[in-house]
Amino acid sequence: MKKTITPVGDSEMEILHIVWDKGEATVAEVHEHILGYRKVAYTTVMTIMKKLADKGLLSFRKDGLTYVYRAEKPESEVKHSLLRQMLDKVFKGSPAEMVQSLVENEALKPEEKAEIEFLIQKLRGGS
Amino acid sequence: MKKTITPVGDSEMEILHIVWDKGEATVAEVHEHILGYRKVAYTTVMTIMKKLADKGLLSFRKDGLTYVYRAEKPESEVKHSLLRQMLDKVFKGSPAEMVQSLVENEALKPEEKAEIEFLIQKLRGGS
DNA sequence: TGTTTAATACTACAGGGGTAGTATAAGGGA
DNA sequence: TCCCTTATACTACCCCTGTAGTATTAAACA
Repeated sequence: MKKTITPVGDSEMEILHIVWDKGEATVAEVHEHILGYRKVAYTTVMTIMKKLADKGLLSFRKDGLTYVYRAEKPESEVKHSLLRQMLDKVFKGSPAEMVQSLVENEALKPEEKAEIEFLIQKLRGGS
Repeated sequence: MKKTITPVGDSEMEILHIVWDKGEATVAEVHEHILGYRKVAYTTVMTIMKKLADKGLLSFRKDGLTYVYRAEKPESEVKHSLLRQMLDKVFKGSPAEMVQSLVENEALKPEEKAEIEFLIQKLRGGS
């Protein structure tokens, strides 16, 4: 199986977030960043970043010896692709059911509620 | 790694949906159902259902030779757990960002819009 | 120019999910 | 009773992700 366009593991996602935030990043920078909150080997980070490049999610340029990575696909596109897969797999493609699961089970902060409400109002206007 | 409570693969999810819908189901029933739209071996279905039972997502009783499976955890709980993981992993725990990705990229049907809007209004009232 | 250092390349392995073949056990019927 | 059918048990294998050790290359410095 595994026909999904972009199956992204947890550690891969973690690294994607870091590269998205930094714009560009070397393995050393990503490694250092992750060491801030958990232990991981330098080569582990390197392996994952290479795999992400193989998948087309990261690209790189050489700066002397060092590979400098950057995101190859827009953050929003990757995130939505994953959301979409989740929507199909878990909620059989029903966005309403997903939102329902969200609002009924998450303890949303007032500002989050406000933001979501705003998004929905915009949606209504655009329909 | 893999500390997540409920990592559920695609085929596992597929089978969970079938069992949720049927209430109770034997391997044969699930197998037959899946054969309706794709080819899969009987023993494959059996293996997956056994693993789901090992994980505590399904339970079973014996009826003669046959194992009759049923869901051990509420559907809503499993679904929300997966939504939650996705929210954390992809959207760094921001529900608003997730909803934004949803409404900006999905072509929502009018009735879905209406349903979501209703959910949000209820949410506002309850805050 | 020889040695240290920084970076990548290569290789390996465990665990999980998906898939399925073969072995075995238990009813049921002739 | 013996064989056929049905259901499970056991085993195996591939691929992917996560993790990391070892080998190699190249730059930089003394």
